[in-house]
Amino acid sequence: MVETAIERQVERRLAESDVRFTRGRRAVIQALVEADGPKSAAELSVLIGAEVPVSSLYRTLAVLEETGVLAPHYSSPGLTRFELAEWLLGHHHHLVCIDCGQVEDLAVDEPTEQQIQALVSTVAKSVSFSETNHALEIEGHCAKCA
Amino acid sequence: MVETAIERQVERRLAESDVRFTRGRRAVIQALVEADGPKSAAELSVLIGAEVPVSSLYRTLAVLEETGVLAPHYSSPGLTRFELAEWLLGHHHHLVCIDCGQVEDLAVDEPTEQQIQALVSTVAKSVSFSETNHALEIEGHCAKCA
DNA sequence: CTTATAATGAGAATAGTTCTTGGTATGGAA
DNA sequence: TTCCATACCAAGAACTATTCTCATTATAAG
Repeated sequence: MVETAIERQVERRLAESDVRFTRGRRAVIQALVEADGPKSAAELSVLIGAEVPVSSLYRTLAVLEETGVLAPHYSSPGLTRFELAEWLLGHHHHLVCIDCGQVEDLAVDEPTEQQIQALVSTVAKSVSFSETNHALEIEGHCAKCA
Repeated sequence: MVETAIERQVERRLAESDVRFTRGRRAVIQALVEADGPKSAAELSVLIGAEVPVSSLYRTLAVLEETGVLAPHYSSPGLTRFELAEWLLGHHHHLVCIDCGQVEDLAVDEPTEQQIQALVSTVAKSVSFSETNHALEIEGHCAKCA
């Protein structure tokens, strides 16, 4: 089992918080490294298998969120999806399928991202909102549902 | 009680679907007309008062969503907020407070919106995603939590 | 004013998630 | 190694937002 660069970064971050990088936590990180977008507990449970019981899976997700390793994403009713935090995955946006609800990561090239950031900053300043980040969701039909 | 232009539009839309514009439904629309952003069932319940019981409120929200009058919005775990659909309220974006979770509408001027739309179209096309809409959420601290 | 249909209200039921409890594993000190 | 303190884990109960059920009430059309 080769350890990815992301896993090494997670390991270091967890160590800083005196949190152990156990089997269950490793399994979640690996599943998310391989995924192409945010995944819910149920989706991760399928990807990982019965090796991590549901109650532990939720606790693992909570721990990884608290330590800043995972970021929550909300786009479907009553269901939280998680993805690797931006310091691990890089700033990106999302394609949301309005048919099946799946969310896919979207990497935006640097010049375009700078234009987006500039627009966002201008708009936020115009209403005196102290902006810390932005999220752009493009809605439409994914390849499967098209 | 003065009837707003939005209420008249809702009335017409509901009539087309053979759905009645009853007191409870009217109360929800009025609350959302006065609100400055998407509201959850619990938040609406506070705004409207006990005159609309919880079970009816949820059903009302479902009916208004099905008829295309309301649009759901997800930004907090396990909780759906609703706002007037874009054909009633116009296209807009959101300011999301990362402290209290409240969401506020953000009207963007036409030239800026066109720039955003152009960027989104370009990006979507570059990954062959059939885009139907986009949503920009600016995250930060609201006036209360700043 | 009757009648068919739609809507309502109260509470039971459900789904996703969180908490509790009792037991297990791990890393460091002796 | 052995012990201890501190995570960590598994199973199921509990919780919260939401949906469903069903008996009752309101509404519009004839």
